[in-house]
Amino acid sequence: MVDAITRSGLLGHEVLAAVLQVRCGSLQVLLWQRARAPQAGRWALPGGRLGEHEDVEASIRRQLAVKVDVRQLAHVEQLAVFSAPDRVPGPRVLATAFLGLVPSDVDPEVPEDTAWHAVDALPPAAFDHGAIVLRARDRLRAKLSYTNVGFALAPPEFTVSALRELYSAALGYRVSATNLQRVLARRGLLEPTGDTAPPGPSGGRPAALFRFTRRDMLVTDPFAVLRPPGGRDQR
Amino acid sequence: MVDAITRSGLLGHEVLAAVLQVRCGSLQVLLWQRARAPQAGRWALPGGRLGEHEDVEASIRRQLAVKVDVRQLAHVEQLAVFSAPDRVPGPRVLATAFLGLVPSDVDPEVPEDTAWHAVDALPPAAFDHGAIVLRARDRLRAKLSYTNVGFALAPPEFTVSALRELYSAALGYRVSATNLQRVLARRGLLEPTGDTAPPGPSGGRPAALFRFTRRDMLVTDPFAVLRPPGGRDQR
DNA sequence: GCAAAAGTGTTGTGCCTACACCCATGG
DNA sequence: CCATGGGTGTAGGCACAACACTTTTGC
Repeated sequence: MVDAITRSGLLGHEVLAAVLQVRCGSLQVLLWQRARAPQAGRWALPGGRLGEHEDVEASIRRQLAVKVDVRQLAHVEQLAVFSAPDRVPGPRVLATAFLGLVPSDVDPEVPEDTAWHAVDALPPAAFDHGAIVLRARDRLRAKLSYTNVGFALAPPEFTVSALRELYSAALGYRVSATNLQRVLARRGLLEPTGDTAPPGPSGGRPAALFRFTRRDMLVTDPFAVLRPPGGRDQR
Repeated sequence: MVDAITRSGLLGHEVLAAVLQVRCGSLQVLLWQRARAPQAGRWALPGGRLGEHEDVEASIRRQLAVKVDVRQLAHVEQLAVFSAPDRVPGPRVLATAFLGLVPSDVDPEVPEDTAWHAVDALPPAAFDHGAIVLRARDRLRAKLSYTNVGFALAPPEFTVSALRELYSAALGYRVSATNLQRVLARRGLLEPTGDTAPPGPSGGRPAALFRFTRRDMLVTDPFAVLRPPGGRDQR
């Protein structure tokens, strides 16, 4: 029977997501610990089988909502299909991997076996899930530069220093608040709310609050080079 | 029986490729015309069912070699999974879509029903294949700017003007030979072979021949902005 | 007044485009 | 020697990083 199915060319298909969030000053990913073989004890990405009447993105959104209570995904995007014939033991299963981003102000109520882990200090990962997390991290880092994905890491309103912390954690290096503000302002991505945040206990000037002008993904720096000639408003 | 399979969670999976090449001064894609229903007469991407013991990239390479004689792919990369439940009539089939690039000096012997079409004047496309072609085109255009993918469109040796034609066709706008050469040279992607190409019948200075220093994909302009501080050799 | 934090002004640099100019060949 | 196409020199602009400086608060 298994052979009949294999020969029929039909395959299992699962969807998996590397859900990233900046928590406690570091970029973290949501993983659950496998209780049973295979790979008991190892940490895996949330996800599951693709349902009959949904496409892959709908599926991963549904499963994240149901299984780990993640409903506040500010951004979801496909990473790649992982298809090595032996990527999981037993009957073959392909996986469509996603990057999911959660704003830093929400804290989903995750199940017992589920926890956040810093992407730069991953615990032993199940199957090919470690590679998926790294792909997700690299994709996020790249897109922080040439798109407005930052909105998906940030709360609705924030100070520039708070945003700086988010970018620094995600990129893995110190970002200057001054220049961050200027880059985003130059691109028209930031707008002041008019309010200010109260200063800390040690004083200091109150910080202005900002929000992103758009909360959908947008490529803001389309071509690094080889721009079209006479590049007036063509970008 | 069909229902039993459906409920089992098993799915058909195919691989499809938008094979792009610059031909006659325009960016073209390889398509075959469907003879039979569904969608008879419409043009489809080459590809087919994923085999048992191969991953998706091996599969698309194999199928392109066997079915349309494309063996000279200088670059292959995944685009995305297309998974709308009704993307094809009948039992559900997911598709992993690829971008494939063929250097302009090769001309595969394609079958009778297969032909090259300008990506900017596509004939009626089958299923969701039109969208896949556009994704492939956009991906190529983006990567021409910040990677060295140009090598995959170019023959082993070429003049700067020939390369300019290729970039212009792929990008859809006139690229300056002067600046193209400088950008690629600055990045260390181009090296002179030492030879020159004979001038045309109307004379002119003989053009120096160049080759790409590497023929594997390489990101040459990693972050457009938000560079790490003290950006000496960190890129 | 002083420390702390936010925000602005300014300078310098490197990458890129555009364009002028020089070079090598065929007729 | 002139037309044709290839290659180089140079000037200007823009985006960015870095850092000095000003502003606004708490104590």
